[in-house]
Amino acid sequence: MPAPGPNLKRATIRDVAALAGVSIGTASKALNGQGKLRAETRDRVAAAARELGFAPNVLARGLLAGRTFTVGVITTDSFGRFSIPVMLGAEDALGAGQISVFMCDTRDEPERERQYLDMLLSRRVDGLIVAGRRIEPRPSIGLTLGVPVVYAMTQSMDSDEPAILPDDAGGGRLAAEHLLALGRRRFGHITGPERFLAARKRARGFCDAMAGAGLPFTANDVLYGEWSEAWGREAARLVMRTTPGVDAIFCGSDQIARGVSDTLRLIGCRVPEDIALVGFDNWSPMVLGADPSLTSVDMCLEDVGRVAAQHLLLAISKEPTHGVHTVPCRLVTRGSTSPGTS
Amino acid sequence: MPAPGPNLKRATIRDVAALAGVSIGTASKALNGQGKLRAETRDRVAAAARELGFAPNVLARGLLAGRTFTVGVITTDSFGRFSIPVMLGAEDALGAGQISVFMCDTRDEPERERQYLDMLLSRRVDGLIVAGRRIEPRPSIGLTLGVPVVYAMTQSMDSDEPAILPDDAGGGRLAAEHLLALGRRRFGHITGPERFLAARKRARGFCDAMAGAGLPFTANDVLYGEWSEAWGREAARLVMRTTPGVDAIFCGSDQIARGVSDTLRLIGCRVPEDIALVGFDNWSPMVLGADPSLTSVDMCLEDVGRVAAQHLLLAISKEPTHGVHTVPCRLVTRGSTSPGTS
DNA sequence: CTTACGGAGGAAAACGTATTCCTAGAAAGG
DNA sequence: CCTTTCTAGGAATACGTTTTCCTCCGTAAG
Repeated sequence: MPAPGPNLKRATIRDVAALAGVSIGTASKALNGQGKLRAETRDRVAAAARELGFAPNVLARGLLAGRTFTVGVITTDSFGRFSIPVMLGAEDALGAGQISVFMCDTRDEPERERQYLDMLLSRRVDGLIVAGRRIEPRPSIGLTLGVPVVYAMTQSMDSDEPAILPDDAGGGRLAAEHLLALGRRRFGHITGPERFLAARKRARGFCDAMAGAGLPFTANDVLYGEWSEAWGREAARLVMRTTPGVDAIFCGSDQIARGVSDTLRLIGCRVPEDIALVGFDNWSPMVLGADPSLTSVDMCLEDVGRVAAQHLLLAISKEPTHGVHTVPCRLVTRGSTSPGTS
Repeated sequence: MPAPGPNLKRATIRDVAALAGVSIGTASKALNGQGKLRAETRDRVAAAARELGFAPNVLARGLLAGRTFTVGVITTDSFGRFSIPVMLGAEDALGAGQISVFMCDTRDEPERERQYLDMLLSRRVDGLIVAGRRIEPRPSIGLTLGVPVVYAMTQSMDSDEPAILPDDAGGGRLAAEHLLALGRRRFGHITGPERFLAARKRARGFCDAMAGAGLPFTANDVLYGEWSEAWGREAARLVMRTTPGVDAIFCGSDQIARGVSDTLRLIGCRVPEDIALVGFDNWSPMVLGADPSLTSVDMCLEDVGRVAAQHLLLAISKEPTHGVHTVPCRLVTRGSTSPGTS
């Protein structure tokens, strides 16, 4: 592994050229496969580069090319549960194109957002991904930045800027179809606060599927509350009281499902024999820690990030997209709906 | 908010100079408060810059300065529970110095690590933070990179490169002291696999404090197992069987504590009245979701990141540090040891 | 009136790379 | 032998800054 000494400056193309006995321009051409050069010369330059451990200075290259091969990801989620997979997916798709990522966490403070935005612009990022922890529309980060922007797990209220969202309604539908396929017929749906768009969408998808199957579960039967285990514990008792014969409960989050699971065990109700349970998020520590482990809807957030990155790459190459695009969810089956599984 | 049109190139200092009717050099001096200039000229340049929404191109500046005001953070943790706070803290400390962060997730694959390392080096980062998900020593990322490196939440086996670690032993001691102060006298300690250095350190701290208080809890009494809720559930039964009169259990992670809590409730044991419970990690969704909520040791990972950043800044300014530095933990008291709290 | 000095700002170099244009030499054709 | 045509590689420019050095002008001192 060729490497510069600890205190030596890194080799530049000038050093390579000197060692190979050619001019700077020739060295550049040799390394990039451009121009007309003898094969022998190309090899000589390549050898010199290898010997010196030369790697081109991306800054200098960017200065010339007018772009930096860099994008910024701004999240309001404190790198939390939702942003992380999105960023991972985005980084994955961008990294393949040799693009690096500046990650910025605004902690949901507008002042920090402005500050990070300035920083990214003065670093001349080629594009921007704005990620959120809720899918609710947010104020646009700026319509005239001179840089393409894609929203992921959130959307802009001010325009038709491109946004990538998980298909929450589809997720609700998936849960419903799975429970129906198991032969369940009497349902409960416990979820987060009604003001959350995601909660409403999941509920709508669930209700639509029910209606499609000719079952009487309607929007009025949805129990809106909090995104917490405590609410899950409380709501489970409520469901057991108000819905005799209930044999399946769909929860708007894994945490709620954990709470429900707790209560059911305490009151001697078996999962999944008596009641099948489906969560949402497929959040490993939650679903695997539960007993039995939780069947859950996965939003495929990495895909959301990957798709957002693809749209951004398109926009960077002057083929911008517009409006909302959704990414399908998938259902992961575990013990809480299928006795066979762990 | 001054901004360039959507398709306009961003303003350069050349534009600013032209608008202000001065030379490029003068404009630069005016904006940076250098040289001898009339106040009126300074103002004129500042006004022009404001009007054009000028922000200096950090790349160009960096090219000249020989540094990029950029550092790389490489993690093996898939941006997981441990790395995230560390990175947040690091970003915090570095952002104040106008330094931006490239975050890279190796997914624990050596090949990816090499690839990211090459990328960061060709981007000429000023320094590198290597973060891990375990504190175990790992192979050095490279001793002759020509760039300062600091390890956070991990350490290098090949040298005395600086490393910042949480004080796991101190955390174990904190837990012990808290339980002793509550008057508890008969203890259990359930933790992860013995091969984990962190598990052994926490246990050692706990045992030392016990010995200091003259209690007979020794290294032999530690129950090593898995970092899972399932192990917590299992081990709790074991402790109840083998340690009659036990009135306090210290767990090596919050997940284990959740499992213990579950079992205790099922067998009709009250927390904290009969048994006080202390977890480790202070991981919000776990400690707050539990019933009662969990007292837990917080490793202050953001501080670990912050301190790592400070050491890196020192190294960048040619005052490198060496060896392992620890950051103290803190205990957060909640319902599982104190009936008053929720 | 001449010289020295100080203030204000301009000119130019430098950072590392890619690219465009140009030149020198060789080969080929007349 | 002279001219044309390639070919291989060199020279120069540009990218956007910062900084060093230099020049010009006005004023004060001798």
